[in-house]
Amino acid sequence: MAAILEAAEAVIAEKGYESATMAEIAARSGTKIGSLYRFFPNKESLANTIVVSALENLKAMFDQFDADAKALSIQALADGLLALFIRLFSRRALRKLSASDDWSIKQEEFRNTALQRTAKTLRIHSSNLPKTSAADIAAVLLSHAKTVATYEENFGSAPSIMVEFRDMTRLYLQSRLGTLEKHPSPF
Amino acid sequence: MAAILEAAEAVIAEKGYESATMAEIAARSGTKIGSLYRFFPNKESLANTIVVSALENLKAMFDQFDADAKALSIQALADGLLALFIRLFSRRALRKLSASDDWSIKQEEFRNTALQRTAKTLRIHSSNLPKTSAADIAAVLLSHAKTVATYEENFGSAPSIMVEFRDMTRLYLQSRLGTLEKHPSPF
Amino acid sequence: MAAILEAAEAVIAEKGYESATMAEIAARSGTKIGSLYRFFPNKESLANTIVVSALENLKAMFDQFDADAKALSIQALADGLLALFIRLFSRRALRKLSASDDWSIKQEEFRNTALQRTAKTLRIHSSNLPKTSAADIAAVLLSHAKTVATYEENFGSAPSIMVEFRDMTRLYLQSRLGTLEKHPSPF
Amino acid sequence: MAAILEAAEAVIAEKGYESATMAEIAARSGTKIGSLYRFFPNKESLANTIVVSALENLKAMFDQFDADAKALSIQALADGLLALFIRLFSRRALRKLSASDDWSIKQEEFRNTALQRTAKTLRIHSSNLPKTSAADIAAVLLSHAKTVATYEENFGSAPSIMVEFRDMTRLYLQSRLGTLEKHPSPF
DNA sequence: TATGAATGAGAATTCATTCAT
DNA sequence: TATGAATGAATTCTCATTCAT
Repeated sequence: MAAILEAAEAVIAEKGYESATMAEIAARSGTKIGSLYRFFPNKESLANTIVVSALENLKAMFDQFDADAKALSIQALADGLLALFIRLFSRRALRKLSASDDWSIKQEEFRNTALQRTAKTLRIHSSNLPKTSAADIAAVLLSHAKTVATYEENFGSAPSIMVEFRDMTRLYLQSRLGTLEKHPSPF
Repeated sequence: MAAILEAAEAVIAEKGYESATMAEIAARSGTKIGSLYRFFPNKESLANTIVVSALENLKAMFDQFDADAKALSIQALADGLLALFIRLFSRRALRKLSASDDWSIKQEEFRNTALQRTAKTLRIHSSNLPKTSAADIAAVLLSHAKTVATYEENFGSAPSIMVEFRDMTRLYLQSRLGTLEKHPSPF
Repeated sequence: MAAILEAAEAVIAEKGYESATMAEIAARSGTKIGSLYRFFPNKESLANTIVVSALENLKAMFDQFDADAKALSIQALADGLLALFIRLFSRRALRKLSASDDWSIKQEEFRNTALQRTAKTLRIHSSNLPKTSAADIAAVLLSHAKTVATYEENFGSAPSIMVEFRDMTRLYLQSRLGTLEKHPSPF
Repeated sequence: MAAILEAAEAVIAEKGYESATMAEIAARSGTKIGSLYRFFPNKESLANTIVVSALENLKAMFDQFDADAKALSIQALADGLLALFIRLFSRRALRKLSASDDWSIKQEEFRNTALQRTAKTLRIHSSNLPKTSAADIAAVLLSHAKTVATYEENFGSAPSIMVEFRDMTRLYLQSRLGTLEKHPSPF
């Protein structure tokens, strides 16, 4: 079953959800098509399982990241978040899936969780960041990071370009978080 | 034939390339399937024609934009380029196509032209920007702008988010172009 | 297309709806499966078309029968109705279909029309038959006639048995219609 | 094993033979599919067992009914036989099976036994009924009763309709048995 | 003896493309 | 030149049955 998921992820990564065929997934995982359907009742459930696994990934990554988020400089925060998302989206199948035409509930959930966790992390770091601002910034960061991850994969990670993306993220976060008073005076 | 292209673009925009059927394109354009194949020998050629038309769009937009680019402030340059790309990518079919799994030569050409024209515009504005830097910045801007255009369409253009994206672009360009001496002293 | 319908009716008659395969219908009609789906978008639509054609059959038969129904003796009425239904249900596919597990709207319509037309014919013959009685008798006759038609086909029409069924129908109708005053006295 | 049969009967009753799956039968009976095949080597054997069990039912019912058949009025005989068959066919799976497209030997046997036992009962009641007549009448009664049982289940037992069916049976039997001399004169 | 994973032959359905008229 | 019927490979999904453990 792990083999099936691996194969599914590989095939979807290569061809995209629509063009990935159950037959190829079965073949590549060493199973026969009948067995594939034993574990996953249909094609969508395969996709969902991948998304759910990525969702767990996401949560684990954020749990770990949040532990130290408070102490980070804004630059380190930007770099860290970007790296986190790049790692998360390095699973190409995940990006293919979220670009697909059929959105499942799981994909919705993934996106919402990613937004919420990012917003939460931002407010862990900058406790006086208004909630609505956090949500907006999170939306921008998520889109941006997905772009970067896609770029890295499609066009090779020319180091100079990755520096550009990293700096762009830093500049943006600096501008959004840099002016907040860290310890608002009680007066 | 214009009707066919219009229909094709509409159907691809709605359903994506893979799910768009020649039958529906024919029906929606008022043509018959036989005639459709008279003009376009296969499905891919339809997609290519759309891309080529977008490519012409792109060139025209840049020609116009470049005319005044020199005089623009960095902010205005950032806003202008972002707006240009958003307009360009507002053709949803184009984004669907460039996210598709089968990349044609035309799509490659579209991307390369977009990169080159952006780089060129940047160097029109900042004549002393090194070519390699221009290429890098162009790559970032192009990816970024596509992201913004996609965001606008998928999640509605919450004005606050669009402001974030705009500012992000401004900040980035400011950082890259702001420190260049506009007219390097001859000494 | 007539060939397809003929083939479909033959295959369904032989194997029943569930066991009839589109492949066999295509093969037996001389078409290829692709063409079959050109005319009938799915299996159910094939079944529906058969039912609709039987429905038209039914209406035409009743139209003709009703023309002379008034003048018939009760016996002749019984014989005539039975013969009508036997002819109608001699299309074995129709019976297989109405015994199937998936009932379509068309089948519902067929049944309702058969009931209504039978009831109407009864009241044409016996004008003072209450509507509710007519409906009940129609329900009985329809079920009974389908049984007879099925019997005839499954077990061969041993003439002696068919006489039994015919007499049974006569006896029943006689009992239900025989005591009605044809021309109720005005007093 | 009783549980399996019960489950099989329930599933076949609901979905019909073709659409009933071994997996669901196993699940609903609390068995595992492997065990199911331990008791019943294939799907058909399940169906056969159901038919055989109904056959035993049938025999038991007739044994009991025959004990008092001699003394019954014709009306009581008609009512009794109809009730017997309705009870027998109230097992919907049995009707589904006998309407199925694949007829097994067991189903043949069931039908033949039903015919023979009905004929025998008729001759118990009316000792001077010729054998061939008894066979014919039995065939009619069996078909008729199955119709009634089916009707009752599919369309609800509107009491008025059931009265019609009962009367129809009475009239028919009366006509067939009523004129026989009960005790043929020895002269 | 009990289990339940594995199998694989079909089933329905879709669609790009061709070509005779 | 225009049409649209014909094609058939490809795709998703099902299920009775087997057999190693």
